[in-house]
Amino acid sequence: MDKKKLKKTVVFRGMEDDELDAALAALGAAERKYAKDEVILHAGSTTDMMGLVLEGSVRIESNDIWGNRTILSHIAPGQVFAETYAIVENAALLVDAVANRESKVLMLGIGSAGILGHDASLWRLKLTANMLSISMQKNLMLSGRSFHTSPKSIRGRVMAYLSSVSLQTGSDEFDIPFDRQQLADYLNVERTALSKEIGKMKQDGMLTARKNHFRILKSETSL
Amino acid sequence: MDKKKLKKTVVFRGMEDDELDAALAALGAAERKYAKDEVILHAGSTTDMMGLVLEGSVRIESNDIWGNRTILSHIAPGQVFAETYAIVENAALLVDAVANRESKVLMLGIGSAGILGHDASLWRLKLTANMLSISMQKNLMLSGRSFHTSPKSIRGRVMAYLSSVSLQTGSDEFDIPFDRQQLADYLNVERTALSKEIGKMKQDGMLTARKNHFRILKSETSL
DNA sequence: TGTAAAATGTGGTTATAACCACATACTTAT
DNA sequence: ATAAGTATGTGGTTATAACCACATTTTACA
Repeated sequence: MDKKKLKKTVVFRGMEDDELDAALAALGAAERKYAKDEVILHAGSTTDMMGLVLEGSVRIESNDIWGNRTILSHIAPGQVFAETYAIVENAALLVDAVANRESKVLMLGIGSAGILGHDASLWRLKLTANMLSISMQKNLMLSGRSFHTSPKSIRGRVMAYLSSVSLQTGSDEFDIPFDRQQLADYLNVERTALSKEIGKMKQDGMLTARKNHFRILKSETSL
Repeated sequence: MDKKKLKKTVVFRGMEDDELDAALAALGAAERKYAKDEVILHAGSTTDMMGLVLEGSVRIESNDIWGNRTILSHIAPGQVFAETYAIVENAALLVDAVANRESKVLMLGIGSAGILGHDASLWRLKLTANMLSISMQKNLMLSGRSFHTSPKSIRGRVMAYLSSVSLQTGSDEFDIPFDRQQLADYLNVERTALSKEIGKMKQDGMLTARKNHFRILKSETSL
């Protein structure tokens, strides 16, 4: 295991060599190899270990009861998966973690007695804080997306999304980090329908848009 | 401040009296009163403090640029809000936190130098671990909901949801914790449309359902 | 046990978004 | 500058879900 690289990951960030050693030992770190398409963690099972991808790539996928497969995300080297399931007790995985190609994964036992409890060593605090950072970052993205996709109409979603960007930038004129197709995917709508709706919103005097540059027009009547 | 009660909250759970004192001091804990409908945290701003509701109730709401208001959740005594924004740096609030009625809130400075960094005291470890637990719990709910509402068709959402429940219970026959209206709200669809679709799924031989009791029927052809 | 109230289901209509087939604009490389 | 490729917009059609108005079933309780 390459300590230099490990110390750069979000999980072990900020640790000294000796702390890293202590952490790896306490977590029962085990490097494992998986063949392409080998299942690392099975949906329906529980785990007290999370995975840190060292080489290759891991995909998170769902296979519903009737056999439909959905790929939810790809985990790149340096990133972790299943961390939530490892820490929250009795939470059955809703997804499979599968090696996308031949991959090396570091399995870390952070569940139950892993992180929590016991002594107040510095590595433990750093590790917990790092995990907290990962979790909250994810949280922010998830709640944002949930908020932006909960309106039923395309217009509602566009408004929710643009409002958020406007708040973040503190301005009524801004660039968004998506092209039309990406925005459509993010908002979970069809691209051409999105284009149409944005067109209508322009006509209705709500905004101007050109490519990924938007300007919000607050109608005087809304005061 | 009632220490007995504080020690029962998710935030301070597991702490001894002296640890609680140290934590409260280090976090600059400040009890504040808010009148009904007073805004505690403004959308668009940033905060390094989270709120712990002591008395009353806090609602999280969104007001988009065009003036539409959406109430997203209610925070009860013993629960926290804005914790994500407090910890993730430079994250502008996308929502307002508003006192739902006259309320007492304990503001806790957990941002930046608050939790992370510094010494490895036991209270710090416990607090961080508690926050991690809160965050991951939320995470699990958010990602579940996101997964269940991402299919565009009602049938797709029902399948995604029932698959998850089936995995969690490890059985193809189970009760769900929702009535029809609640399930419709959760899946973000209209109730009668949901009833219709469940009816069709019965006809198509995918499942049987009676009230909140479901049984999944895997068709032989899917093998 | 009868009645009111709540929950669930169903038919019909309408609004909306997906879908398809292109037209137009914008970008890039030669 | 032109051609090819990519991104974006638009019209028309169809599928789907929201919506409305009730019918039916289940539950609560007087």
